[in-house]
Amino acid sequence: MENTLDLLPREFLEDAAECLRALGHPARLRIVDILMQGVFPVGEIAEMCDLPPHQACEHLRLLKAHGLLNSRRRGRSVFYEIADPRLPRLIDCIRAACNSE
Amino acid sequence: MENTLDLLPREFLEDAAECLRALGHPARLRIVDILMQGVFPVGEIAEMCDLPPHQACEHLRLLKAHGLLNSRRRGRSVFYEIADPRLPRLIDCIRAACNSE
DNA sequence: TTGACATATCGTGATATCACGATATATTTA
DNA sequence: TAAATATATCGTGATATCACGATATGTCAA
Repeated sequence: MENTLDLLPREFLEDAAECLRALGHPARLRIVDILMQGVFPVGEIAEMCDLPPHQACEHLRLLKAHGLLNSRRRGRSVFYEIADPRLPRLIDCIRAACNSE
Repeated sequence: MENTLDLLPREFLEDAAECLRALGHPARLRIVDILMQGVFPVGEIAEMCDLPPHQACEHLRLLKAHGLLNSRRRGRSVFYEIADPRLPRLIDCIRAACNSE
């Protein structure tokens, strides 16, 4: 049985899987959902996620460590924003799945 | 600061996160990639994933347990297929990300 | 410089995931 | 029925993730 399938390259699958795992947490999906709609400081993100600030912080750090977010400090606040160009497409896809439920 | 954002419902985020986590493994992404292109028995899937059959089996079971796949036996073989309608859209999105790299 | 505020890190125990070898089940063929 | 084939499950140690409280860092205002 020959293999005529058009398969994604292995290395790419590893990247993609890592990205999906980083997003595989409700709080982190919420964060990305929020940052799709603007740039916000940790405190506001934490509030919108209904999380203590230090937990929002950890999720933000993880997403940033995976290259999905960037941050910049302004005064005492640190603002986070979407960094990975794959995210908008992915979140749109997820929103579409939500709307078709 | 009022919250005028259009956020996805919490319960949906939990579903989506669970789905993403199930997909957050290179072998499981490979499996879904394969099943997007046909219906195959465990043995062939294992070969294409370069995994021992019993490991492919476990990944298939996990995906099925999350409702992402279905299976049906025919003779000694068990054929798996895509069950969740969100998968094609998601995989297309991932393929698009790959092609734009 | 002190205190307050905003964010970040650390240490921890609890739980989940992982890969692997061993074993079990189901189905067909001899 | 016995053996072979194809899948599935179990037990395990190793590693990762999680939530939480405690503590640390960076910045501004008094």
